[in-house]
Amino acid sequence: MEASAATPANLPTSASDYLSDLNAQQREAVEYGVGTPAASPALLVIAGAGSGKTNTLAHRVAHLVLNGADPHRILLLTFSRRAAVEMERRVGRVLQKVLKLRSGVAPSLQWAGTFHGVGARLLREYAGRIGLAESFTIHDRGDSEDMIGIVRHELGFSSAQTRFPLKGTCLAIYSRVVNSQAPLSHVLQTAFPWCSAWEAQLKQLFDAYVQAKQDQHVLDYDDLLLYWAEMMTDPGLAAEVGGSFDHVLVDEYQDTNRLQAAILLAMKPTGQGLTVVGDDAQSIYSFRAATIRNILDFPGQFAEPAHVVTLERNYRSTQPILDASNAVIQQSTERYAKQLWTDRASSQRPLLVTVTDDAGQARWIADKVLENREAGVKLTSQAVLFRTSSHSAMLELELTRRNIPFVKFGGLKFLEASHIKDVLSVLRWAQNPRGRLSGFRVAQLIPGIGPVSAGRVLDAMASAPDPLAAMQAFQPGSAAQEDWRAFSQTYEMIAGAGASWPADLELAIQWYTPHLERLHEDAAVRRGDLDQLARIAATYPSREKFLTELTLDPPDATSAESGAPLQDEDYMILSTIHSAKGQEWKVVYVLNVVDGCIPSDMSTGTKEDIEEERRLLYVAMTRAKEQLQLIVPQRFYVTQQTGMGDRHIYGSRTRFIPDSLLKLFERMPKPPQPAGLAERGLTPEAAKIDIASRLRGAWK
DNA sequence: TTACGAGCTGTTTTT
DNA sequence: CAGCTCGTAA
Repeated sequence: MEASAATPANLPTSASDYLSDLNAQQREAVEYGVGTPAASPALLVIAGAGSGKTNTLAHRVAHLVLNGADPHRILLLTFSRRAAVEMERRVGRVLQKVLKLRSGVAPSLQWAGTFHGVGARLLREYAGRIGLAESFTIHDRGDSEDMIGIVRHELGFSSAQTRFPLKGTCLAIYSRVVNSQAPLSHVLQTAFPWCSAWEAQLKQLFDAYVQAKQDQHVLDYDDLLLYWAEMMTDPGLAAEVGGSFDHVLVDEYQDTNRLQAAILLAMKPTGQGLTVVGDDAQSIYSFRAATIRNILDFPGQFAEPAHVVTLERNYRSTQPILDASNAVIQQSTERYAKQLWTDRASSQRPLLVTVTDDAGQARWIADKVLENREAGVKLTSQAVLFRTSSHSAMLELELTRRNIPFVKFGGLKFLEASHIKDVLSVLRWAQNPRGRLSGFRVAQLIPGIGPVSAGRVLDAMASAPDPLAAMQAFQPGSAAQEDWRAFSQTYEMIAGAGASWPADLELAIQWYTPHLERLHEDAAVRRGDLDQLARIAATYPSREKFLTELTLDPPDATSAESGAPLQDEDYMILSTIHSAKGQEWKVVYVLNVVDGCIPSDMSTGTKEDIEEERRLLYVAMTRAKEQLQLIVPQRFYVTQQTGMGDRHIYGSRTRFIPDSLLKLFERMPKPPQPAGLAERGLTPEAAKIDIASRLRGAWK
């Protein structure tokens, strides 16, 4: 490994040249504890929006490596897969620069990824020792919902009269219990009060759900953390796993939950070697049980309290944008006090734009986007952010009408389309013959096979020593026999030893194509998605890797809806605020800055909910580098109404921008001047002429 | 047992 | 609109 050549002795005399671009606080965060012989407590970096957080963390990792740390023994946990890739790239760049290496030979990190991704990898490695089948498959949210839906039905909770919580809600409750490590009753009271009557039944449901997952060798997202955390309660394993990493660094720590904190604490009980970075003001994932307490309470978790470094200098936005953002977040109650500042002066205050309605909002943005582009701001440097995916519907229409290309992040995913799920289910079933869910789905694609027959095959396969033989021996109704034979042949080829990757997928698609044409009107479009899937598949080395990584890192922009802009084409970004985390654009437009949207009227319950919505607005505002426009429609249509309904509500500006903050914004259109005459130096008397009598006089 | 149509109801954000 | 349940016909 190249890193062994990187002992401090080999460094140029100006060894820390690469640190000279950093400011004092960043440098403190990078150098803390490095090269000191004594053990040092954990490090907490409070990094304000745009304060060079990623850069600082990347430099710290590089600095560790340059001072002798083994990159194989560094664990870097990020929030998203995308962030992990970006971080690796930056670390590599610093190392290359310092070591003057040609590209591609810099030491690379072996353990960089999300909690879930790293969990999956560790669990596969340790599967044998914790009683887990090595071939386990991972369910994404849709799969997990379907599974809990089946269990829900089997337990008789699904009749229309009882109005038991829907499968999605059931899973959300379960997930929350797991991730928050809180009792069910507490979760119901605080987060799902309308379901609290069902506590006993839910308990029963979750018990059966856990059983089903274990029977079928399936893990859901939460299990990846839960099994990891459980594994760490064994002192021997904890020492082994924790001991295999000298340094553990966590990004976006404000969006971790109790379970993740427990894992970290078990990995590094003394805090030695542990670095967490985050911004309490940007904690926006409490619906995933993330708790701001993790970061607020972090310093006190260890015998020796963590060292805290705060980054307040902002390199992203102009001062007027920061002034407005700071003012919004300052109304918040509990936080690490910090005040972002920059030397990027500007005379342009953020815009607060009032428009009549949704359509006016869409027109305004389309106009401004084109205006900005004329002025030299590329479309890719402009983004539209919104609270809820559906808020952008009207805008999408307008952009399409005007031929402005865009890509949308968040909202409906590629993987959620039924035809994609169908094909993936074939592969999953081949991968894990005991996974009933995929089998249940695939079998029913065959005409003449419904839930009952599908159940029978699966039972037969589950109890047989050779599942494949059981499948081939199965006799469905006469209508389905032919198709069934064709399918089991395909299945044999995919599951069999002779199969190779990605030829497996081609086989599955080949088998599926006639069904696709039978089931869907728009088969041609969907066929295109399958080709896309095949292209993605070709980049993975094996079926197992493909299936695992695809569920942990789904492609995040939909191609179908947005017409797949080519790579080099200029296109603008539409994104939910949640998906916009960590990103920045020259120009940012925020939709529906109205009470009912931000804060969403779904979450006006507790004070904490409102605080989170405030942070959401703060995150949206701090994405802007040069120009920020908040749009306030005076009325907007209620979504999810039947037919061509005209239901709308009159919105008022969000409560997070009270009158006292208006001076920080430029208002469009200019607010009416009630004292217009006086301002022009006229008195009402001087302006007054008796038109009425003149008009009467004209007819005299 | 499967297939299909009528009728009802529904909290947003994502690994 | 979409997802779910239930009733009816083959």
